[in-house]
Amino acid sequence: MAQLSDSIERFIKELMTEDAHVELRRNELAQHFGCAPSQINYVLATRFSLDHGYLIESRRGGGGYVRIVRMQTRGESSFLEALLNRVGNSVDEETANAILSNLRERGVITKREAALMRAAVSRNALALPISAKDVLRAAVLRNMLVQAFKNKEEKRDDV
Amino acid sequence: MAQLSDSIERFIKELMTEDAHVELRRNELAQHFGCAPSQINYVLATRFSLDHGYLIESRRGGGGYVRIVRMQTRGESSFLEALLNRVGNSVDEETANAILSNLRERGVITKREAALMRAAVSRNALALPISAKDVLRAAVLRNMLVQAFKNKEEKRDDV
DNA sequence: CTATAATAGTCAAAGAAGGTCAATAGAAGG
DNA sequence: CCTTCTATTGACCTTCTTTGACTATTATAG
Repeated sequence: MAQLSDSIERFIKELMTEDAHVELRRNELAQHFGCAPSQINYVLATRFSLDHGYLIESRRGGGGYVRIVRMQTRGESSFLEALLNRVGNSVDEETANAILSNLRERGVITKREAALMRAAVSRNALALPISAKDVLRAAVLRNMLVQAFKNKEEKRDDV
Repeated sequence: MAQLSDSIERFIKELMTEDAHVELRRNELAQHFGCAPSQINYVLATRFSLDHGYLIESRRGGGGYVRIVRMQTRGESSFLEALLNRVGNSVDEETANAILSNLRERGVITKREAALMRAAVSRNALALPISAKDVLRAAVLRNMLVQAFKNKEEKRDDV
């Protein structure tokens, strides 16, 4: 079975193609997938985090719900700024990847570009003592982010 | 006994005659050949390395897999090899940039991609003692080169 | 108000892969 | 034979997923 989590992720994204937010019952969804309710939380935590560009709101008790909101970016430059801020002086691989998939989903970068950027900041590329890795990753990522946004508009003379 | 490793190698190549990539379960394959799972890693390391024109990707945990990707055609892959060789363990910014413009001219990477890659290996991104910079730059660049060549053909499902 | 039912959240443990590395065993030459 | 290179195995490690027990919050019936 190819990943319950992946199916749930796809299912939710499916629901969000129209609207930028969905509201669901955690238990219902779990039931639908025949899994533990906490599985839903796992999916939300690993695929719909803030870094992935989503916001989770929820409420317990009778009539409770879980709302997933795709965050809106107001203005490219402030989005870039927010990202740079988030990255800061040190960032782990997981967060970096989350940011990249977010940019990819938003169409800021292509799939290929995302793959290149991932390659650049992967554990693998940054062959250094672990603590230094995160610092270096941040520097590299920041540089690439700026670049990605800079070229955003001049797409046409590509190739 | 004609080398377990050889059989496994043939088996995998068999699977790859159609498609340029396969995905398999390490444990399953090991079971099929009645050997230790790590044997699979040995085969991959010795017969499906980059030098042999293959790329390995994998994932652990539930639903894990090992994906083997055949890189470009003979000519191209040896071009990649040559580049990787040229980069080696250490490369200065100028050389890196030269390589990138060359790839750009040949249409291996787009203008945008070149810019991103330049950003990743720039002096600026690699904030470290100068001697270490070149080493790091080489590692990052190598990783990105492999990535760039890997995706060369699958341009169509881009965005 | 208060108790209860209906929700959702947390966290740690178990499960399900794959990775590494060093020790051992075999083959191929010299 | 002896050495050296290649294969094989197994013990131990890391990563990702799934579940379950326990906790927290909220609405509603008494």
